[in-house]
Amino acid sequence: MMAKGLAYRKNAVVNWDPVDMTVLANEQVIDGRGWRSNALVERRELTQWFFRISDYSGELLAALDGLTNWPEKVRVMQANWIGKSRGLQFSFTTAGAPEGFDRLEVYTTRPDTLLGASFAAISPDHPLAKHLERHDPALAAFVAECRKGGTSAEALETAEKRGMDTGIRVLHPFDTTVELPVYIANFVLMDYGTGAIFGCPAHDERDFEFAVKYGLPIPSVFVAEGTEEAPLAAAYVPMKSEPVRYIRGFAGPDLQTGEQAVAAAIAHCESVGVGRGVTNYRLRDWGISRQRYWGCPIPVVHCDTCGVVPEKKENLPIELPYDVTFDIPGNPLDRHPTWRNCACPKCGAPARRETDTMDTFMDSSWYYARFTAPRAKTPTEADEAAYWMNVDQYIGGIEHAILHLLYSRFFARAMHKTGHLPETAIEPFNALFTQGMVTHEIYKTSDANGRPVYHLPEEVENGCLIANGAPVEIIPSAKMSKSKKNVVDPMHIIASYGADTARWFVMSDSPPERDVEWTASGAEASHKHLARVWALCSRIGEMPADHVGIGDDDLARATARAIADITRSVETFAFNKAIAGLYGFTNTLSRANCSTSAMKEAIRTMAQLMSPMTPHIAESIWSYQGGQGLCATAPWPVADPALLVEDTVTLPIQINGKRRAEISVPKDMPTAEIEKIALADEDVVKFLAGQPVKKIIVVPGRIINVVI
RNA sequence: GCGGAUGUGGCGGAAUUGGUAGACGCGCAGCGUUGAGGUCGCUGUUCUUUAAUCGGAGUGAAGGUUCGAGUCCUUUCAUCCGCACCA
Repeated sequence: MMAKGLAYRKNAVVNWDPVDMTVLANEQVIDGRGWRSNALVERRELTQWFFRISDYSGELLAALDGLTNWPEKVRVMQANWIGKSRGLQFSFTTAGAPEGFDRLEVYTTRPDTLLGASFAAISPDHPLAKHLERHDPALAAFVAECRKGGTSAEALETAEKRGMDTGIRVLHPFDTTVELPVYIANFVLMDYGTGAIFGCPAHDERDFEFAVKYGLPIPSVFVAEGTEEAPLAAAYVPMKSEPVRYIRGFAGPDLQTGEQAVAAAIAHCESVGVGRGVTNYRLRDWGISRQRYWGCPIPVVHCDTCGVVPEKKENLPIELPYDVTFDIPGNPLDRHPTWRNCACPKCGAPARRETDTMDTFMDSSWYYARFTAPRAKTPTEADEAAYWMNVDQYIGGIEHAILHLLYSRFFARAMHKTGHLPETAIEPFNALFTQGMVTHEIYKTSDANGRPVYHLPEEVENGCLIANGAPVEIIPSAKMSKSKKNVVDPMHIIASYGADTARWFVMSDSPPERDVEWTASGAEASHKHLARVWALCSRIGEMPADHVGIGDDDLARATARAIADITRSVETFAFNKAIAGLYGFTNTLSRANCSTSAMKEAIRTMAQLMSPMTPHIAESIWSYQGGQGLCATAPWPVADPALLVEDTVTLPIQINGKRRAEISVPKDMPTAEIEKIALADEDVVKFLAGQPVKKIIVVPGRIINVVI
């Protein structure tokens, strides 16, 4: 990746997790907190390894359209995260700026509002700000204050717009006699665009708030169609698709939409040599350095003469040392006595290994590709990768919508570029399904100081602690979390009910994309059902071989129906419906008194239909009832189409849309005849009470509606 | 604020995509078995009225389209999720 320019080192302000003592990528910071530790993230400047995911911003965004079997929600989230915008980048000529800062580069998505500019502002992290703070203590104090600002959602929401005039001026690109003050402002992000903006208070809420606070002019650029210019009480920010009347426009007609005006403004500016149209993305490069032990070592070597050199391929992978201790915070690799020592792959001189390790998302970004050739000496094998890729159906939680799934899409492209995957595999997951979580109630009491104390589900019975009978507060179901103790240990479930019960219950109640609440009663019900199935199996097993019952044909029909319904449900991921169908089929079979061979046949089919949910009991039934080989490898049952056809159908009869009667007729009876029978029906005659029939609608196989 | 989704019995949820609303399960009630309880079996269970039927109402709310609406359209309310100083 280094050779292909996909990996590089840079000095960057990074998100520092003070609990995990490591850096995080932007995506891994949620509401200002580490995605894993939940600690407030700080900003630090460090030299770090990055992957050039941002080179792929446009492609990763455009390719989302092709992922038609991905949930819309995930595609929208990724599109928002990539955050494409089209705008103008240009530079102001400065006046009174230090040497080397005679131009100030800014980016705007609203170049049509250039004549509404009343100030310019730079980020506290902008190079100019950093230069100035070295010479101006007051300004340095202000910048430090800005950097300290909390990064939590609340802090950002309530943060006041603050700025400090640098004394520097910029000249308006269209009229150099107009000078605008340059502020350092806390709300300008270094990460986005150029880290510098021009402020147009009339048409931007942030700029408006700022201009009011610092007494800056607020000239309107456009007004609503059919109105005149008037002092503004708030920024006027209509939809870009809405036509407005430009009073300080400079490109395009007076009456045009924001979109049209932006396009015209970019074209005009380019033609007069003021900047150029630029497409910007919010997506930042992926910072992959971690200062911890648990991650793959970054396979590079630092040599005093050769610099940063990639390790030789034959030495890969670099393995972590086993003799490490975790008694002191920080990176154990840093203080390991010998692991760091190595030879420079280029000149052979003594050198040092990189002690940063890789983000663990690295591993999940390509494991699917490695699975195509798990024992290969190289990362993948071309033939195997071409044969197995892509993943037909990928299943994961919605929490991976951005992190894992975006990294994987990038990594597959990187692996293609480095020759490890074919071009057809750059979108690794053909179809995506996001399943819900298993949730549980939370049981809470308070300690003597009023602090909350949480209790495990097995410590609670009937709303009270088993230990001392104290009542607990029950908080509605939430995602299982160790801190809230609303977790059910899978080993407990398996110990008390078995794995089949756990699987059956988790899939039985809710559609798989939705959360399912784990309840003891629900698990018990599943357990009882499987016990019932086993009892039924035993009963059938003990039937005399020559037993001749009744209704073999009906059972064959019911079996065919079950095969058809349950197969369709499983194929559409409607496992809760599949299980409902299995309940129904079990009831049918329990009540049946057919011949032994028919009963055996039916329960073997039932074992097969159950096997995706409850593989263990399915195999037991299968072998007990004389199934050949493994149930899991037997061909999936196919419903005989002839048995799915009903000879007679029951048709409800509605009168003016209300169901009043029903009739049974042969399946293929002509409509005219059905009408005759319907109108002759005793209940229908009673309801009609002699009134004339205006219209009669017969939907074959469905319903009859009589209109009076 | 922007974007997306979801509202159906006491509860989780079905409804073949415009055609019998409430499948299946939980819970609850009754009966039986056991008999201390639980287990197990059977029956019932949207609400309302009724001895029971018959009937009436009913899919967050209000309108509309249609022979017919949980499903389509308009308005509205509520809840959940994502994003949010992105220039």
